[in-house]
Amino acid sequence: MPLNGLLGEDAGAAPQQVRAEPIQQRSAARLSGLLDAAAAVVDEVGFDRITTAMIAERAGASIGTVYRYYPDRVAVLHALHERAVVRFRQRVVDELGASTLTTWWDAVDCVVTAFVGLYRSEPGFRIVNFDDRDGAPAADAAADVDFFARRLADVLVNEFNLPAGPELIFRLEVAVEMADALLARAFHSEPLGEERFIAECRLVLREYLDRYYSPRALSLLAAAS
Amino acid sequence: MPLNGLLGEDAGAAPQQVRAEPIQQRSAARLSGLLDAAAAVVDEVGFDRITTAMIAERAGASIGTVYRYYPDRVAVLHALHERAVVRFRQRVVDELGASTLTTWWDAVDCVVTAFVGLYRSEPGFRIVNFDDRDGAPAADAAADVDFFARRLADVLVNEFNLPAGPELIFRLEVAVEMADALLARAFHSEPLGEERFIAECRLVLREYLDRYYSPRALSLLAAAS
DNA sequence: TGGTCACCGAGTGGAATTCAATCATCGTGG
DNA sequence: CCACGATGATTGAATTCCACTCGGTGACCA
Repeated sequence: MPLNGLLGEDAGAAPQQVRAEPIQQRSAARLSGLLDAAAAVVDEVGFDRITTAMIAERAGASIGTVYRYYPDRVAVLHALHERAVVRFRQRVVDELGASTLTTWWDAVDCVVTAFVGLYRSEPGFRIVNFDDRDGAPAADAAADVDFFARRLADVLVNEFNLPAGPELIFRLEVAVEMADALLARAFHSEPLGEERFIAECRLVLREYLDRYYSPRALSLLAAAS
Repeated sequence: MPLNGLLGEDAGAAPQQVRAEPIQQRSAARLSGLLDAAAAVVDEVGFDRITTAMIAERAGASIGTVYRYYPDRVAVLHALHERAVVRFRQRVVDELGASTLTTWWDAVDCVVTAFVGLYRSEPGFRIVNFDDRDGAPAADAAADVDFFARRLADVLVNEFNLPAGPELIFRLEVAVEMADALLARAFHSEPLGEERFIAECRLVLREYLDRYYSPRALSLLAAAS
């Protein structure tokens, strides 16, 4: 049941930064086409060199069409980021469903595998590292991490009986920040990712969480209470 | 001797991205004044909303003056980044000198303290997270991390007899990436930094490195060879 | 006083964004 | 089944904003 709780309460709802809901059929294709184009451009020039003209041309649309759907350039990046996050959560759910999970560690491992897989296969996935440092409190990288940590905590509590509570959420936040950093580094220059950083990421996560949630630590905790 | 090796071989040399060496006296003040202004603006609007006009106005100069010293907008950011890195290294050296170091852990702790201290006191210090995602292979965040990891490795090898080698450097790179991420998160919204993330950062670093370099691990390593 | 050094800020060009005109699609009445 | 108006969708020239240039002017020095 909570396995796909990761998808979030608003999964499927249109992102709020789009200007106009598509009414007609073709618009939906336009919208995702624009994002596909943006993703391709992101892979080519990086997400700060991107121009609205590049996106429009790549999508076979005109400048005006971009602005019909998005209020400005960074809104497109936000939307692309959001789509990447949604696809990541979906992939985690798929991965979790496809694996036989015996301990919480298997679940954490799946998360890493999903992330790495998307880095390799999803065009423009590096957009997940996009953080708009302006006043907007929404669409904040920390909020994404926080949300994901809470959902993952639910899964680990319900499936593997980890003790629920703010400590678990906090530790998962820490774990996610570390994994983000190490995997970003792994893919910094190598398109397929430097394996040493990926492996070290898994190791670090396991060691960090094992400190509190290994069978031994848990039984000690149980004995103490 | 290697304690201030952290400063780097080119410490003191003018950054190469400055257009004209200041000849007259007042120019030096202008140059650092421009960077101070840029730092202030970075704190106000973040380093992607910054405009050359803002920098010039804040520094009491004109647009042209900015371009007299820096070839373009990102060069200013690079220079500010560079200054922050240099000050960080200087602070680490100061901190190392002022503390009584009994184990390598004390040195690592000093590094964290220096970083946190600068985040709190140095205007615009968040520029350390600035990464120019374009073709320029120099001025690369990963290169900074790599360079710093090597220097820190030298210190730990010479002062605390840690075993030299690529493993040490790699592990320090990993440690630096993790610390960067956790401290950036600590200061993401709180100007003074969320203490829980700072404390957890120290803990994580210690646990991670202890796995290989605790006295026990080292003696096991020595016995095996 | 002539020769640099510094500085200024209007001007240029390119990219972001707007908007009035045009095209496409849909629902509806004939 | 076919006009045909209403509304959605698209266009791209015009506008605005901002990085960056450059010729002119004052400041320092010898």
